[in-house]
Parts: sequence; structure tokens; C-alpha cells
Amino acid sequence: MTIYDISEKAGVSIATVSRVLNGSSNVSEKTRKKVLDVIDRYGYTPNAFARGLGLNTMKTIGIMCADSSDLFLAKAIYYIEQKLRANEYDSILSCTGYEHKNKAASMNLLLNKKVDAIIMVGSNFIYEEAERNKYIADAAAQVPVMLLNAYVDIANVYSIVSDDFMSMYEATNYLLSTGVTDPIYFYASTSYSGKKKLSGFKAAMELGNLLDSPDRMQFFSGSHEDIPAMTAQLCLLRQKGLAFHGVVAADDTLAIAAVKYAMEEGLRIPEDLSVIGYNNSMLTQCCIPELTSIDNTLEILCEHLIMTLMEVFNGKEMPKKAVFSGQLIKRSTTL
Amino acid sequence: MTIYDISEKAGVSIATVSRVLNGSSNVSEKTRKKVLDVIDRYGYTPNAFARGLGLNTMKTIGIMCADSSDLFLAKAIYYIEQKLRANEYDSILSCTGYEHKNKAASMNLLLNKKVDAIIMVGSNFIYEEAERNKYIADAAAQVPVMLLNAYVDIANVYSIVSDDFMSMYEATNYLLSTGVTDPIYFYASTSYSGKKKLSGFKAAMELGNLLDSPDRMQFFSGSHEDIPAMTAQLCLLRQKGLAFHGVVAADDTLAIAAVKYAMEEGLRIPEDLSVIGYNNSMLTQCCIPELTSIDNTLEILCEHLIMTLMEVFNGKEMPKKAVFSGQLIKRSTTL
DNA sequence: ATTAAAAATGTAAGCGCTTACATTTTTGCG
DNA sequence: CGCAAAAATGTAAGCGCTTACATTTTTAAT
Repeated sequence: MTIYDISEKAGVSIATVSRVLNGSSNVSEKTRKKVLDVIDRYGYTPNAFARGLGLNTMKTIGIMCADSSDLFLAKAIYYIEQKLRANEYDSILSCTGYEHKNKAASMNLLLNKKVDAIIMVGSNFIYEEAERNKYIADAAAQVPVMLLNAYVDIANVYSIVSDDFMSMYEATNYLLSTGVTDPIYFYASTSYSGKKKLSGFKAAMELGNLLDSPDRMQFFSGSHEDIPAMTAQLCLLRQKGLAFHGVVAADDTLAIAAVKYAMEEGLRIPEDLSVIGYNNSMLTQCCIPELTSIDNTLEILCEHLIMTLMEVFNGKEMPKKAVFSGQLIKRSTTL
Repeated sequence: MTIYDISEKAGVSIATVSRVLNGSSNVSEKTRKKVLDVIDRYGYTPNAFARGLGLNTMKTIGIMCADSSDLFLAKAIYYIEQKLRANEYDSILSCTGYEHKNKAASMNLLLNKKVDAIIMVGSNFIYEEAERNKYIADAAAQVPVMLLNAYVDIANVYSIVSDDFMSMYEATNYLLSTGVTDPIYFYASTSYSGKKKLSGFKAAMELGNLLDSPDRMQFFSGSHEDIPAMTAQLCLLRQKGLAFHGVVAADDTLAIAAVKYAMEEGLRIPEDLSVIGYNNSMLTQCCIPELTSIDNTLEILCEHLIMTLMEVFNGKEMPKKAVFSGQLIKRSTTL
């Protein structure tokens, strides 16, 4: 059933059918109804390819992320998909993995599908060395590129970020204010937002002259889901003689590992060990006591991201970067 | 840069260009190279819409799921996306939510985008009443429909399921074999696989004549992530006087709630309370002791699903239903 | 009633590709 | 070398839609 069939049955031209399909105002009420009736009776749906070919868009957005099953990224994707759909856009998903190799290739696949924009979820798409970010610039030359929780200064790329530096700074300060003087920072990512968080921690510690040992910044290099290994690393740290009564974690998963560490070592939380997580995920509810964490208002970020994108589509000039502050959710792993 | 530009610069016809692009064998090595060189130099990528219009496919699969941020569904989507990409297909994601309303509409949106198949992830797309599943039959009339962890007998729909009945039956039997005689079953979904699991539990209990009270089947009706509410429900159950020394949970999240319940009530695990979860997610690592759970070999299911789909595309006759058995992963919440 | 402007409708030319079919070139064998 | 078959290449007709432009119809002011 094509537009020709409909036009014939309705006794009008294909242009007229196309017009009622696209809600053009230049159609008399009478013919509009006539066409709609025919469509109704015979059940026509436009051919998306032909339409795409004519309009040069299929209202589809490419979403890139490292791992769609990561707790945080999955939530982000969920929100983004919702908001896109509300704006009548579909989303093509592409998971690139954490390895730094096939990002450009992934992006090209999306671009070849003629997506109208690309949304990069998470901060591990940005390289230190500017020239390696060329693939982003190349994409941005074709369609708007949106970054969630990452920033890079390239034309036609827009960033929506949470203020990770400030969040971590405040979280650390809060921990210090409860009397902890020797916390460690536990992190697993050195991406854009990873760096911001780390700086936040450092800034707070340096303020109090508390940063005595580089060991206080504990980097975990294992799998993002390997909680036992994370716990083991903390146990080892203690065995090596580093004393700490607080853990500031860059992710709730790492924080849960800290809670387990405490349980294994027989430490009371928060009396003997305070723990602060990040992302305020469901993991905060998984332990006793429940986890203090930082909520980065992800849904708001996503909402703003999509809103910005729609405005860009409308040709409106939009800020290249929007920063949203997070919120410390105090629960029971801190005093 | 279109195929015309390339053909002109290479001094051949557009048909020839198209042929080298599609790897047709009817091209001499010399001209193939010539065309490839030009493409290389000028950087041409085919227009996906025009291609789609000609071939009537864009190698895109629609994925439907209730909530892409659910731990289990997110993993499934991740695997599916991976395997699809390995087969040079892209995936369009559509999250429908758990409400039973706009599934058909969602499906039509995907169909209108001319996806080559639809994959429904999770079992809450199947209705009891056969006539409500008409929207699936309608879709299946157009493209193959794949169901992950659900089954319905409709032409052109293929099911890949884990043997939830047997898994739960064995899990329950195992629990009983450790000496627990009064477990409760804790569940939150009455979908296809939800029912299977419940039957598995019941079967094992009835075998031992242990199913004394309907209260032993505890349905949780709150949000899928509201662990505190789950915990509260168990506490309440105990206050109401129902004794239980084991919890068989239909999902790791519910199992975590049971672990928290034990901690709050001061019960030792597994001595005073045994807990078995389901899905073997990362949550099993989040508590101490670590959670005994059922692994439903999700990656294998997904692999098989995509394999089946590809065979269907190739016109091969495939079984309408493939069942994979799960595996009880014994950890420390059971004796 | 006349007529210019506005509204509705129709015509046809793309959009960039694939592919059946036609034509030309190459191959290999008598 | 001649010729038929095979291989390579070209021509052109779609695929189903949008839309600029042309044409017809309606509206409304004189």
C-alpha cells in the first residue's frame, strides 16, 4: 500500500495525500477527511526509507556508551530513550566497550545510518590528546554531538555535565567534618569526570593539609563489577599498614566493596569506617547501614540534554556546556 | 558525494560502482581497484536511505523491553546489541514501561521504522488472554519476532527461554535438602517466567507436603528497586507470626531484601535464614555472606537468540522454542 | 458580475541507490 | 583468425516519498 494506491482510491493526487500525511495546512477539510478515511480503511503506513530519502532524516538519534549494562549508564540510556521518544525520535544504541579502539568505527557506523545526532553517554570517549578527539570533530561536522558528563571544546558539540568536582569536594568536606581525618579515595576511572572527582577529593584534603600519602588515592584496575576484588584491595591496603577510617568512593559499587571490607574486618560503620558512594544508585539500598551517596540528578541532566538537542535542531544557539550540581544524600554510612 | 560522483571520477557507470560496493563478482579486478581508489580518495559513504529504499532493509532490529535500566534486562540488551553488531545489524531500542498499555503502539513505531525483526526482551509482553496478543501476531506477519524468556504459540515468533520452572524447582529442593522446611517464596512478577518460577517452587514444596499456607507465597507489589519496602514486607510477615527459615526469591533484588531483613532482625545467615536469589547478578556480590543464586546463562540465551534470528533470515526452518537450563550457583547464604 | 488574490490541487522532478536487461568486451577453442 | 560463450559494463527503470512550480478552484472585494 503506497501513497499512489491511496491517492487513487481517494481520487486525489499523491501530492495531496502527502500533504495530509504531513499535516500541511493547504488542504481543504473535505479532502483531508476523504484521504484519512481511505487510509483508515486500507491501513496505510508510509515507507520510512522513501521518507528518509526525501527528507534526509528518519528522526533517529545514535547513542554511544561503553557498556549499557553498567548501572549508571543504563539509567542514563533509559532516561534518554524516554525523552527522545517523547519528542518522536528513536534511538539506535551502540555499545563500544571500555577499550579505546573502535570508538571512531562505532561512530561511523551510526553516522552511516544517517542518525540526526549522536549522544555520547559517559566520559570515556574523550582523549587527553586533542588530536585523538578528531573523530568527534568529524562527527560534529555532520550532526550535533551531545556529551553526557564529558566536555571537549569542539564546534557543534554540546556538553551536559554534573559538577563532579564540587560534588566530591563537598562530599569529602562533609566526611572530614564528621571527624574523619584519614580517608582514602577509591576510584576506577580516569576519564573526564573521573578526573574531576579526584580533583574534588584532593582539593578538600589539601585544604586541611590531610593528603599525607599518595596511597590515599587508591586506583582499582579490575572489572567494574568485580566487588570481591575491590574488597580485597582494601584489605590488602590495610595489611600494608595504611590506616584509614573513611572511604570516599567514586562509584557506589566501590563503596559497597568498602562496606564489605568493613564487615570482613569486623569494623563498625560508621563508627570505625565511614563510607560515601557516588551516583546514588539502587546499590545504596543494598547494604546495612544504607549508603551515603551523591545524587547527580541524572534525570534532570538527561532532560536538559534532550531539550538542548531539540533546540539545536530548531536552529537555536545553545550554550556549549551546562553544569548541574549534585546533591549529597546522607544516609547511615557516615556519622 | 553520491554514487554518480564516484562513477564519473572513476570513469565507469553507476551500476559498476554499485557492484563493487556490493561485492558483486562480475567486476574485473582492474575496475574494482579503480573505483575503490576513487572512493578512498574522495571518501564516499552510501546513503542509507536510498539503499534501504532499494533493498527494503536497513539491517536494523527493534528491541523492546519494559525497562532498560533493570539489572537483568540491561544485561540482556547489552548482549543482544553485541551479537547483533557482530552480525552487522544495528538495534533500535524501545522501552515500554511495565504498564500494559502502549506495547502495541511501541511495536508499531518500530515496525514503521522498517526494522527487520523485533526482539522482545522479558516476559511481560505476553498476555493471558490470547486475543490480546494479537499485536504480536500482527507484527509477526511482517517480520520475525523473537522472545527472550517468554513463549507464545504464534507463527513466525521464536522463543528462547531459560527453564525457570526447573531452575526454581531445583533451587527449592536444594534449600529443602539443607534442612529448611518452612521457606517462603518472594516474588514480584506474574509474567510468563514469573509463573514458571512460582510453579517450580510449588512443585518442590508439594513434593514434600510442605506448602501449609498461601502466605508462603509472598507477592511484592511495589517498585522493582524499592529494597526497603521489600525488607519491610518480610519484617511484617514475621510480626504476623509466620515462621520461615528460608527465602526463595524470584530475583536477586528480592533476595538482597531478605538478607537485609535478616540483618535487621539479628538473624544469622545461613544458620537462622537461608536465602536463594535469581539471575546471578552483581547483587550477589553485594552482601555478606554472598548470595546463592541461579544463573540462567543469559549470554548463551542471547547468543542463541541471535543465531536463530540469523538463520530465520536465511530462510532456514528453526524450532519455535529453545529451552536452556539454568545453574544453581551455591554461595554462602545457604548451608 | 468581474477580477485579483488566496487557497487547493496537480504535475513532475528529484532523492541515491539496486538490478533486470541490453550492450560491449574479453576469453578460449577450433 | 573467427566465433560463440562468458565476463564485464552500461542503460534505464524503478523503490515511495517530498516539494517546487504550475494550474485550477474558491474567496471576497469592487
